[in-house]
Parts: sequence; C-alpha cells; structure tokens
Amino acid sequence: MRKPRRARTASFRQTATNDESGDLSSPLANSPGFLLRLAQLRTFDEFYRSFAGLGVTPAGFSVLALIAANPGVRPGTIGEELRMKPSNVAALVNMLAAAGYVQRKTDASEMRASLLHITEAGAEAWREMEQIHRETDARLMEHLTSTEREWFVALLRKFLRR
Amino acid sequence: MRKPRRARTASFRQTATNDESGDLSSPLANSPGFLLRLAQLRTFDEFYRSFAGLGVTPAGFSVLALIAANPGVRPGTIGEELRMKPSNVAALVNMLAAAGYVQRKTDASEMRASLLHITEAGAEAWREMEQIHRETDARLMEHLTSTEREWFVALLRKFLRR
DNA sequence: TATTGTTATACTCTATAACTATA
DNA sequence: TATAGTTATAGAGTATAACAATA
Repeated sequence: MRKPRRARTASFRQTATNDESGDLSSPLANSPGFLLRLAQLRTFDEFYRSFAGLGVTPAGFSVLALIAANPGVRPGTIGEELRMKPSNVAALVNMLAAAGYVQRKTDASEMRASLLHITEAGAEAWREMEQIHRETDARLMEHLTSTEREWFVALLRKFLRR
Repeated sequence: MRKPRRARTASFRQTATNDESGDLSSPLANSPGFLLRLAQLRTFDEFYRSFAGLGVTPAGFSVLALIAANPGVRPGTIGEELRMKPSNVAALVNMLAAAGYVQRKTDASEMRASLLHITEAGAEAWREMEQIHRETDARLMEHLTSTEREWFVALLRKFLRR
C-alpha cells in the first residue's frame, strides 16, 4: 500500500527564459504542462516522506478525507470529485474498510447506492493525518511568501475551473 | 505507446474556502498538493487529446525535446532534468530510436557515455510536435489572463526551485 | 433499458536488481 | 572500486470489461 519515491535531483533555475545552470537548454522550462508535472512529482515525494509508515497513499488519503468530511457520501461522488474510475474508488474503499477506517451502508431509499461512513478508528486516524498533511503542505510552500502562496492556490483553482 | 484518458468530470468551484456546488465539503480544496495533482491530470488529458495518433507519451515527448535542443546530451543528464530513473530513460530512448527519431553515439573521450542525437526524421517530427505542444499549453491556460499566466508559470518555477 | 457499484483483469508507468563496459 | 548505461523484471496505479442489483 506504500510506494518508495526517490530520484536523482532535478533543477530548474530561473533565467530569462529556459536554460539550466551548466549549459543545458530546456525547451520546456516555461511550459505550464511540464512544470505541473514536476510540481506534482515533488508533491508526491513530500507526501511519501511525511506519511511513511502510515500505510496510506495520496489517493487513499484523499478518499478518506472526503468520507470524513461528508458522512454518507457515495462512491460515485468521490470518483467525480477526485477523478477516479468507479472501480478504483471501490478498491480504495476496500482498503480503508480493511483497515477499519470506513464502513459501507446502503441507502434505504436507493438500494443501489452505498453510503460511506467513517468509523471511530477512521476519525482518529484522520485527525492525525490531517495534521501531518497540513505540515506537508506547509513544507511544500516554504519557498513562497504568504502572498505568493495565496496567489498560487488561487491560480491553481482558476486553472482547474471549467 | 499510447494511453487513453477519460474520467467522469471533476469540478472545484471556488467559494470562500472549500465546498462544492451541491453540498459536498472538500477539505482538500485549498491544498496545493491536491490541486497540483488535479492540475496535472488535466495536463495529461490535454496532452493525449492533442497528441492522439502521434505515438508519443508525455515522457517520450519531453525526452525528444531535450535531445532536439541539446544534440549530444547524455542519458544521465536527461534523467536528472526530467526526474526519471536511468533505466526508464534508456527505455524511452529505445522507443525513440525504434521510431527513427534518435541515434546513440559514443563519446570518444568517455567511452562509457552515450551521446544522444536527433535524426532528420526526428527533427521533422519534433517541429510538428513543438507546434502542437504550443497549442496544447495555450489551451491549458485559456482561462487565465495573460498576467495570470505569467504569474502562474513564475510561481511554478519558484515552487520547484530548491 | 439505464444507473450504481463491485470484482476481475489488462495495461502502463515507475522502481529495483543484475549486468556490462569503462574510468 | 566507482561511474554510466542498459536490460530485465517486479510493483503500483489506472483503465477496461463483465457482472449483479436496483431503478
């Protein structure tokens, strides 16, 4: 359920346009798509560093977060929110259920749907993870000023709006 | 060498803090790590949409870009720059070589190293891809004003600096 | 017949290990 | 012995297909 993450260091110094320290020309150094890819790699690295030993992946963490904040939420809703396929949501819920963090119930008025609830153990684990996650995000952003952080999040949100 | 990408729609409307349109509470809606993850998913979706039929993945594209811009570059340098393991760089170079886009030569003064060069066919393919990539990035950013775009890229670069 | 969800499985990407050749 | 690169392979994540149950 875990995943090691390690890689030779990457670096993108900022110069007028693209190049790197030595003499390497990086034609993608200003490509938002490429930069987002590297940014997410860094994000996962930090996640695994913080959550080592907790037995959760980023995906599992995000599913648990949604269930904790929305008791009775349905798998389909989680999939839309997190852009996961229904089958993969089910697999993650299975793992969370096996860990004793989550329970499936069935909606009396909609017998097809299953309603996801967090258990007491799940709520406790979530409280701990929430704290670690806050610290992880803080570490991710530590090179930015507080104004830059606000802009960064706001721009990411606008980037995602459709 | 391709990869389909499709998912049920995700949406994060912006409100004061976190919630979603209906009534879903999204505790991660302001988490940079989570937002970066979604942003990259969108990036890959757009990439595959644009490059459908061209037989390149984002990774292969980025390797070709570096070789095109840096004739004689070495696999190790590419790995550092793109945060790929040496073994995976080799596999991608194999694919690009099989496509006739890239050639391996050996450095006379460093017989261990292999120097990567783009072929004529590769250069031509790259010119086409470069154009498509520019359009893809433009589409990605179309919801942002030009000031926001500059900020977004600048902040991503700063976020990645170490 | 369409929708919701689950299981099973195939495919792709990334990481690790073993190996060759050169320094 | 350490470094650069490659091959082979295992593991994790994601997608597709088939199915059951309900609407």
